[in-house]
Parts: sequence; structure tokens; C-alpha cells
Amino acid sequence: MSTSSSNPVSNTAPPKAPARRQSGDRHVYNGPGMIATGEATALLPTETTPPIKVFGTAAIRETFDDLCLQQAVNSRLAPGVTDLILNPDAHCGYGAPVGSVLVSPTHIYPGPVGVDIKCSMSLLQLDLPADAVDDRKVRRELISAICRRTPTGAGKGQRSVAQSRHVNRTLGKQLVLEGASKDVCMALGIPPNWAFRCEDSFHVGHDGTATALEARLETLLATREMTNFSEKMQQLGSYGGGNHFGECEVVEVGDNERARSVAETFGLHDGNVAFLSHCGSRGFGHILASGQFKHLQTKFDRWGIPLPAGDRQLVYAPLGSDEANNYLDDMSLGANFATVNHLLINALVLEAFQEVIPGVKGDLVYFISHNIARREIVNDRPAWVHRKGATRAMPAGHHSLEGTPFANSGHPILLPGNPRDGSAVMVADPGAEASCFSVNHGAGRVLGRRHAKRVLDQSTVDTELESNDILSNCRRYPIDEAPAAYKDFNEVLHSVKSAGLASEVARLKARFVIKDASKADD
DNA sequence: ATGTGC
Repeated sequence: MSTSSSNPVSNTAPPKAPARRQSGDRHVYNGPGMIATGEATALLPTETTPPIKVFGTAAIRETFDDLCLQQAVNSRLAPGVTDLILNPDAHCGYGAPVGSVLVSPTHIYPGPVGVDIKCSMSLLQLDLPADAVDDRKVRRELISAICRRTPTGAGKGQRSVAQSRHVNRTLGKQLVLEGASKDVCMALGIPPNWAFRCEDSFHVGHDGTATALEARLETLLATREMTNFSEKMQQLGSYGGGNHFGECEVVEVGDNERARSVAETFGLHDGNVAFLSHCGSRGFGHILASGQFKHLQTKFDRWGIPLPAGDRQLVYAPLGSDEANNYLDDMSLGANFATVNHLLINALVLEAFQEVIPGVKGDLVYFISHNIARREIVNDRPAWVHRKGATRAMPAGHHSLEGTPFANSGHPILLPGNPRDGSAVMVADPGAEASCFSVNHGAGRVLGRRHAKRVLDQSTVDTELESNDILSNCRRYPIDEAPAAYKDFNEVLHSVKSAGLASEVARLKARFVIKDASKADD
């Protein structure tokens, strides 16, 4: 373990620019009071450092670079922050690391929610045995049918085949206000009972009412940034780019009694075909998030408010202020869009399967976010839990699961890994209280996009997928999204399991992948 | 992540 070359504890120095990291520059924070307890590590309080909980094996801790750790410390020291969790998939992000949890009873932090408000995972299970997708021709037809309905790529909206679900301005306004309400689901051809399979199927305004959201939306619609609101609504049912994807899977339930029992509660069947989706709030969420960043940064400048650690990405608003209220309303509007976007994608994917395999049925297993702030009870008092690339993980018996299908099991946790090693469905264990009921959100990047393009070989990436018989809509798989650009998924999961946060219920093994190929041919 | 650099 090498000593960091800079002092990541400083709360005055601005963070270094992320672009200057060199290959092999893999420092590990070795600051005061760092201890390892089993496989979990804590940065203990010192005179200057409040505690940060780090969940990761020794190998995983080697993946945390200087900037990531500095962002964690900066976030921990920011006003009103009472808890900061670093998960094994952590890497540097906007303000706080992707793969962190920030808790505050008094402040809201837009950066530690993230640029893509309510970026989430969803899993659709089909009543199909695995061998139904053995035939490569069938898989090619499925890829085509899905891509005709749910496009990938920036700026892309609905395809003509989905025009029966056209979103006019009135419906657009309704869905960002109501989320997956019964009326919205009916209008878009989404099974209304899927709302019960959502972590949250709708989001209300800052005061707990929909009226507050409605007033905020009218204000926003009068601004220049929102002149293309109707166009943004046309993106409903699309994936976008970057790390977003759709993936056809085969479910492999874990070979133990607990996994079998929980899988049954989840409705997961061993050997069934399923479809995993990763996307968020697209252009609409982006306008809201980036608008809030700029707005708050301007206020900090104008009023001369000191930035946490000098980092503009860590601007915040005290709860109860107009700024906090407006942010919470905008987050809810973006979150409602993301919710309906995911459910519509699942409805369109099911429709695509039915086009290729007539009569097939499908149901949503779960929809859960990893980029959202939720008001939860932490240490016996209400607080905003900001999960930035982190997934809620509430075990059996948790009070907030009362009345849901998962009260006695814990809810499904959907974790994308990579097409080669698979993805995972997990369930929280009682130990998750130590991480503010959170786990990782996936594997986490280990190579930056530029770095990946420089060091990874295109034909190796494509050959590896081919040798695993995994098809894709991409002629060449985006190299900055290759499995090797991400951390070792098994080591990440081992960190979570050995720390007592969650247990594995099932693996999802990829049969074909749908990604944004528009930048793959550079 | 993104009306993907403005």
C-alpha cells in the first residue's frame, strides 16, 4: 500500500483535476486512523477527520484513487453531512464518488444525487425457458425488434413503431407530475400493477404534495431551457448512451436454501429468460440537474458562501430554503420521468419479445434506482440519504417495506456486472444497517473512458463476447464499456457479502446486449 | 449521464 502523494484530508484545497491521472497511479488513502475490520474498513475520527465507512476487500481498496478518496473526504466534511459510505464500486464522480452514500438531516446536495436523476435498473422476467433463445437467429430477431422500439444513443427519441404510445404535451406534464400513476400507465400501455414492483412508483413535491410539483413545473415551463419540453417527452422509452444498456439474460438461482426461498418470493425462476435494463431520466433529467448545479453555483458566488473544500460540484441547499425546495421538486420531476421511462421500456421490450415469440408473457420483477436522494430514518431521525451510484438495501422486516410483497424477504437488489461475468440479484441482510441500508450499484469503473480506449484492444473485446456466445446490436462493442474497463465484479460482490450487507440470490448470464454503438466506430 | 465540444 503506497502513501498518497497529497493530503486528501484537507478541507480547504480544491480537488485536483481528474484528467491528470497517469497509468499505474494507483494510490490508496493511508490517512490517519484507517483500520480494517475483517473485510470492511473504516476511516476513524481523528482531530480533523470524521469517520467514513469503506466497504471493500484489500484488492478493492487498491482501486480507489486519490481523487475518489479526496471526494469522499470532502463530502464527509461538507456542512450537515452525518454519514458517508464508500462502496466497493466507488470511483470519482461529480462532487462525490460514484459508489457513495451521503446522509444529511439538514442539507440537500444535488451533486451527490448525480447528473442522471434516478438512473435505475429494472428486470423483466419472461415465461420462457433458456433454450428459447439458444438459436442465434431468434436472438438476432429479438435484437432487431427491441432496437426498433427502444432506441439507444444521445438525443434519440421514440421510434415510429412505438408511435401508438405517442406522448403529447398534456400527457408529458401528467407523467412528470404523477409518475407511474394508473392513468399514466393506461395511457402508455404499461401494466398498472407494475407500479407495485417499483422501489418508488411516483415522487411528490418538497412539501409532500403534488400541488407543489405542479407549481414548480409551471415555473420551469416558462423558462428558456424548457422550451423543448415536448421534444424531451418524446425520449420516453429510449435508453440513451454511456453505460446504459438492455441485456437479455438467463436466470441462475443460487444453489442454497436461502437463495431458492428468496427467489421464490421475488418470483424469479431458475433457467428462465429475463431482460435487464439500465437507464435514467435522459435529456429531461439532465436539464433539471445541470440547471440546479448552475443555479446554486451562481448563488454561492453571488453571496460569497464558502464551497465545501472549494469544490463547486459540492454546492448544497439547507432544507427549508427556497433553493432546497426547488431542487427537491426538480429531482421529483426528473425521477417521475425516469420511472415512466423504465416502465415503458419494459412494456416495449415485452412487446418486442411477443413479436418474435407470439404468446410469450412477461412481468416486471423489480425497478430500483441508484441515483436519488430519499428521506429515510437514519439513527432514529429523518435524513436525506443521497445514493450516488448506490442501491437501497433494506432487509426483511424493515419498516419501510411494510405492505410491499417484500416485507418478509427484503426487496430485490439489481446489480449490473458485465456481460462476461454476469449480473446479480441480491437481497439485503441485517448487517446493511451499517451502510445506511445501501450497497454498490454495479462493478464500478476501473479505467477512465480515455484510458480504456488507449489500452484495450477492440478485437480482443469483440472476440471475448463472441466466444461466450453473447450477441450485440453493435458491430463493434464500445471499448470504453468493455468488461475490462470495470472492476472485478466477483471481488465487488465478495466485498458486499463478506461485510454482511447482502446475499446473492441469482446470477443473470447475458445472451445478448443492446448498447449505444454510435460512438464505437471512432 | 447529456439538446454528448458551444
